[in-house]
Amino acid sequence: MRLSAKADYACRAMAELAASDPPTKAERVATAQEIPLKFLENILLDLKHAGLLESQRGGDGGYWLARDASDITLADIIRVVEGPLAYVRGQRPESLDYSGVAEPLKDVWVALRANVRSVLESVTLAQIAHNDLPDVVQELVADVKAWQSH
Amino acid sequence: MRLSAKADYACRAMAELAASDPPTKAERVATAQEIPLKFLENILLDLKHAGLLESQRGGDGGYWLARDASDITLADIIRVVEGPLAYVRGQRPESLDYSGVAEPLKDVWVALRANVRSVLESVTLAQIAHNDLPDVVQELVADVKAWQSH
DNA sequence: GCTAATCCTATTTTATCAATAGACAAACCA
DNA sequence: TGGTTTGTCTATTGATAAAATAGGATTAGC
Repeated sequence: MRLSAKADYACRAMAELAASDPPTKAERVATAQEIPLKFLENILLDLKHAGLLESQRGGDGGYWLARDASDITLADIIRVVEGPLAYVRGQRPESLDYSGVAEPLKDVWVALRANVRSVLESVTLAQIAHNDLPDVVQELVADVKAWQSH
Repeated sequence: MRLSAKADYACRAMAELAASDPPTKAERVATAQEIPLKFLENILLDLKHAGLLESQRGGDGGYWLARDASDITLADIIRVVEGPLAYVRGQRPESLDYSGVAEPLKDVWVALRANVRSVLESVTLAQIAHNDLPDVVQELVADVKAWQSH
């Protein structure tokens, strides 16, 4: 399973906006997060069209969150730039047509997406900006670290 | 997050092999699961090189699982054809280098992968062949269906 | 009217995915 | 021994999407 650079950039850019005084210029975000400026502009525009950002032009212009940082999740962001949170062979799990023995696989993909969702929909920009991730995430990370130390 | 057609094909092909008497011909798998034959051959070869399959040539040849179906998980299969189970911007979550505000994002990606793992490593080919998915998966699917009926 | 920023559309570049082609090698059988 | 069937291997094509870039249009403020 792969998450695109665009989705990663979008989340980082939004985190940056959540943590700085509005309005914030695209160039500042690009520098801080090492994202190609013109690529970032496209992404910010998508996010604006989706209603997650507002903006102003001119010398004192920039971008800012359209809603409170605690009301924007990573899932919201990724859906804007990547579409559905999880898709298999370019389709949503439900619309896959499996025959015979492979049929139960469909349920696995559905479960997989549900699990992806449970993480991405639980993390808000406010939590990232304050480095205060939800318990679900912290526990998962703790488990991974415990494993690595073996 | 996207799962490739190749990974989907590989899982379906392995399920087919788990459910039929060895040896099974590639063409039979291709027909049963509607996978392009030559593409499937490449995939089966990868799985063989990874030690998940064995094979025999000639008129009575075909493929069969190298281990018991209860000892092969979907994670095993997907790692062969796609590499790491979850990667962001073409890299593993750990090797990403985040600066400043975006730092907690790294933990989110790590947690995300852990969650993906917990599904894919828990499902074996035997469970798919017998349509007897583990509780973790069944519960997730049940939750999704409950939601949809609202 | 000048400057600095966002806005918008198009294009390019690059990489990856998906699929195909064709020759080769071994197992089996008559 | 020769022919058929099947897997093995490497290379290439074609399509698609991802990633990045280009350049002008628009708007806000001074």
